Formats: sequence, C-alpha cells, structure tokens
Amino acid sequence: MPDSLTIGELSVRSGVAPSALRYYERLGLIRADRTGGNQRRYARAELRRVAFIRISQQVGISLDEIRAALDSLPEGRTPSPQDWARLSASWQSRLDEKIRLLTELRDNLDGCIGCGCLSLQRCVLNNPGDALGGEGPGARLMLPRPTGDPTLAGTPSGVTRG
Amino acid sequence: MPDSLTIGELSVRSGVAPSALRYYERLGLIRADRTGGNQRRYARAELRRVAFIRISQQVGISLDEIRAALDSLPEGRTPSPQDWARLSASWQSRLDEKIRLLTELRDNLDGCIGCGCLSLQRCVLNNPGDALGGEGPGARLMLPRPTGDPTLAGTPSGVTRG
DNA sequence: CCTTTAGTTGAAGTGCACTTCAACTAAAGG
DNA sequence: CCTTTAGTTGAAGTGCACTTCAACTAAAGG
Repeated sequence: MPDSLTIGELSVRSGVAPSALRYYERLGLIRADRTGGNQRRYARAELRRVAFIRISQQVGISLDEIRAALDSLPEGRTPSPQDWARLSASWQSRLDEKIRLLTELRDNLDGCIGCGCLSLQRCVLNNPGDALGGEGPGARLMLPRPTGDPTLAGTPSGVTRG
Repeated sequence: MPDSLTIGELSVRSGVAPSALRYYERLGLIRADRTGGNQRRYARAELRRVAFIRISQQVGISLDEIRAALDSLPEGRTPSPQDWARLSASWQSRLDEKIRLLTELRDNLDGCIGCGCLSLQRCVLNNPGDALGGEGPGARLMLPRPTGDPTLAGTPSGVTRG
C-alpha cells in the first residue's frame, strides 16, 4: 500500500497544479517528505490540507490566513475530524457576513445604481477589499441623497438603515 | 455653478484615489475634459460612472467587463435611470449565482471539510476563479467518499446532489 | 507676486497567487 | 539498458488593480 503520493498524484487527486503545490509548500501550508532522489512524497493527510486550502480560498481567505489556521492544528498527530470542524467553524462567520453583504447588495442593486450612490463612502456596496470579504469597519447602507445634487437626484432610495 | 469636478474633488466624493481615477481613464472607464493648463475636469455624471464601477467590483466583475458594460451606455446623452437599471440588472444573475454558491458552501462547510473533500474536482467548494464568481461548468456538490480512502473516511456526507 | 497646494506624465513598483522557463536528475516501462 | 515520463531548483514572468516616484506645471490663497 503506497501510503504516500507523488506530486503528480497529489495534483491529480486535489485538482491543484504541481507548481501550486510547490508554492504552498514554500509558504508553509503543506509539507512533504523526500525520497533518496530528492523527490517529494506526500502523506495522504496532506490531501485534506489541500482540500482545506482550496475551500478556504473560496471563502475568500488569503493563503497567509490559511497558513495561520493550519498552524493551529495539533502537531505530531493527524488532525481529527473535530480539528477540521473547528477550523471550518472559524470561517463560518466570515462566510455569513459575506453572504449577508452580497444579499444586501443584491436587494439594493437597482436602487443603489439608480441613485448614483453619491454616498459611496458609506454605502454597503463600497465595501473595500476582497469582494465584501473584510472585517473592516462595518459597512453601512447608503444614505438617501446626502447632497442635494440635481444631477444625481434620481430614484429616492428608501433603503437607509442605522 | 461649477458643473465640473477636479480630480481631487471627484476623488473625495467617490472615495476613489486620484491615481485610481487616472487608471480608470486609461482603461476607458471614465473620461475627463481638460483645462487650458491640461488638468482634468470631470462632468458630474462621471461620479455615477465611478459609483457603478465600485459597485460592480463588489459584485466581482473585472474592470474589463465593467468597461464593456459602460460601453453599452448610449453615447451623446447622459444615461437615464433606466440605462443604469439595465446595467444593474445584468449583474443580478451573477450576484444570485454567487450568493447561491456561497450559501451552499456555508451549509456544507463542516461536512465538506470534515470529509476531506477527496472529490475536490467536483465539489462546489472547489469552484475555481474569483471566489465563486465564474460562469464556468456548473459546480456540483461533493460526492460521498468517491474513493474508499480510509484516511479520509470521516463523516459520511449526506449532501450529494444530482 | 510669491508660496502653497493640487495637478500632470511615464515608468517602475506592489501584492497576491500562481505559472513558466531552463537546465537539470530520478524513476518507470518495455 | 535505454528511452520516456515525471520530478528538481531558482529566477523570472503573468495578470489584475492599483500605488509610488521623480520631475515637472497649474491654480488658488494671502
């Protein structure tokens, strides 16, 4: 039973290019043993780490943050399902927030584009960073026509909030 | 009545850095007249274009696609609220899809990370591209333990789908 | 009028997440 | 055993969305 994978095998099984796997290793996200001939051999558990990395990226987490999360896994033993559940739970609120903001955006897209969003600085839609992914200062919905600009006095938006 | 804005004014009102505004102009996203001394003067309607750009970026649209959308606006006249509504509507389905995928991801995050997602290639969570933003080949939910890998035979996931 | 503040340009730099390349070596197959 | 396929490295390149820099000019304020 070959309980280690070559980089090509890991690549095929994970759907991640070998060059990306080497890159993850350089960043300390995954690890590999070496054969006598200096080739990488991955423990099967690395497959799960790669899966976690890709999933986390979908949540909008940077590789640096993912590395930090992976670093919190226990050393010495293969992480248990509980360990993985803990990490996944730590992304949950990020994901919830992201969904909340995108939903708000969807529900106000017409009105916000219609109004020209003069108050871009305070608009939900102007949440800087990675597509609504940040934890920054809370996003707010746009205010109704904050200036009396005739050029932009279109649809009076009724979507204000706190 | 000063019906044009300097780059500094547009920057403050839009919350977008002057360097970014110049960059948008180079890409053909916005335009400016010039003073005798070669300084940019923006028509007030440009503010709405900038707002549209930022909002679209939140939806996950690239500047190139945004430019294409803006190019579809009527030339010669200031776009009407209907024009903007049309553009906003064109993002709606992208946004819906994005929300759908993120919601699926949220609802399956535990299970998927728990199972190790051996079938990453076919997992919703492995939707390549910009954080679930693509229109690629439809994403699928993960299959239950597609290989009989003991290392990863954790929680039997019940979240399969067509 | 002079100083300060705001603007101009093209070129180069930044950060992220990789990929590509050249010049190799190792392992597997017939 | 030889060829093919798969692996190795460090350095450089890619694409996106900008920002920074140097060396200037323009406009505004007192």
